[in-house]
Amino acid sequence: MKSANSLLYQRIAQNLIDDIGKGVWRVGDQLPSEEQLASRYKVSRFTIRSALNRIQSKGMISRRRRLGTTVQNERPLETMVQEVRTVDELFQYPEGTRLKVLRASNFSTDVSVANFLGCAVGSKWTKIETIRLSQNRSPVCLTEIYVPEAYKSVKDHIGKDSTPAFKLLERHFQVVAQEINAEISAGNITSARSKQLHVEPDSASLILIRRYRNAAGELLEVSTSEHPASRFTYSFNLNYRR
Amino acid sequence: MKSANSLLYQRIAQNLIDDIGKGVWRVGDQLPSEEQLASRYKVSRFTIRSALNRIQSKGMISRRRRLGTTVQNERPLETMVQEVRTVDELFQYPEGTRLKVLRASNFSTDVSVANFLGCAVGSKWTKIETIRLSQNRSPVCLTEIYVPEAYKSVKDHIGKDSTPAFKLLERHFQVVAQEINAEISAGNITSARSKQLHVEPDSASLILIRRYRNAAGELLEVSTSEHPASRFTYSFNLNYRR
DNA sequence: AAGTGGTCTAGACCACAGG
DNA sequence: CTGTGGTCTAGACCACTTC
Repeated sequence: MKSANSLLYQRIAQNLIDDIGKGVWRVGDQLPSEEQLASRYKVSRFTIRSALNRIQSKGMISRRRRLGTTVQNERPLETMVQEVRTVDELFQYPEGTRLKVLRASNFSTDVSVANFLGCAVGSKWTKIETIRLSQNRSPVCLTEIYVPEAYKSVKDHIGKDSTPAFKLLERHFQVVAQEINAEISAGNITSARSKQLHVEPDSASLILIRRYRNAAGELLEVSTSEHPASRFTYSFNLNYRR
Repeated sequence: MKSANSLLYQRIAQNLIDDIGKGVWRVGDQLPSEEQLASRYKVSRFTIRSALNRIQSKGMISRRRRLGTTVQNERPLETMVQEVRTVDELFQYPEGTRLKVLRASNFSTDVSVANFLGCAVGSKWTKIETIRLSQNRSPVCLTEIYVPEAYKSVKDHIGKDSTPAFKLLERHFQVVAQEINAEISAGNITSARSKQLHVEPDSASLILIRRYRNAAGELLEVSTSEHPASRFTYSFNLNYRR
């Protein structure tokens, strides 16, 4: 193996990456077995596996028993990663703010609501209308929480502490949120809502929609939050993995 | 070791995780060396290392030569991850849209601008004003791109194709963007800008600010984009790693 | 049945960071 | 110098999946 200095498995990994880039193996091709690579490079299978781990972590190969190692991409995937270590970081509401339940109601989804929620038409849901208040009792945002009617009773737990509603679902029902989808858009606050938020009617707002799904992809909760433009900015960081 | 069925290193990892949770080892404590753990569990050091890898991937321990293995957290870090596989996913502008340069100007940062950009007061920057147009030439958003004056000439490359400005910086100057910070807020479109965007003055808008930094944390570019509320929604997914 | 990757053993030497 | 984790060897058996 060429130049010394670096580590064996790193050099072998780079060598294989280069080969894939040069088209020695193309996407869909199968790499030689670990045993064959070991004898080809005159190293142990352990070292080959370390090299393949490295290549796999770059998204270039997949490995399956019996099927072998298959090329997935010609070049390392350039992935940007946002890591959110705590739920608070995702929600970004300062400590001390509280959610207060205003109203709860049941309904059957019609076409437009089903489309908005991303669920089947005619399923039974509960809508929980809430307002988030800061420590000095001034309104931060209006939040509507939609849950399947089976989870209706979460409303009695909301506002007791700062636990997000989907965590309450996990605690009180046997469900686990696996994926969250967020949509951010701008809008204008309706007259009725502007009074609750203490702003001018029709003033600009930032709207966050969050959809929570379990591992099977089933909807657990949808929430919409409307913030007066001046009171909220959503911020996040992304890092390149190179 | 308790119940069979699962794999050796997984059971050992779970055992150690439980011990840490029970307070057998506390945050800051040093775990026994790999050698000691191997003899304690009567397995090879390889198996112990597999178990420790697993625990490390959960953010519970750090490992350093000579210093040993140190407990970092009492419980597995519940991390949410957003992966953006391509730059396009981050920008989310449909294909066919183009950036058109309107104007470029140099300036020295005063206090307020330096604060907004997140750079030193008095440094020299270039502001490139652009508009993004859809295929049918209707305006999508107004984008202002700020770069250190040394990179001023990027303006001649913007709009030639759909490459984002920070990628152009990487191509034409010896810099690499490592981290992107994004801020999303709502606002109102000023009268002058509303004409360019073909909307009513003072109507609601979604504003995206992106800051690009190299590995040393130095600012490479800051861009602000203002979108009429009806024309843009920012959407992303987060997944739990359990 | 056969061949692949996944797990595991029992060693060895090296690189790094304290004392 | 010493002890730690990091790398590496040369084997072995197992689990899975396709034939």
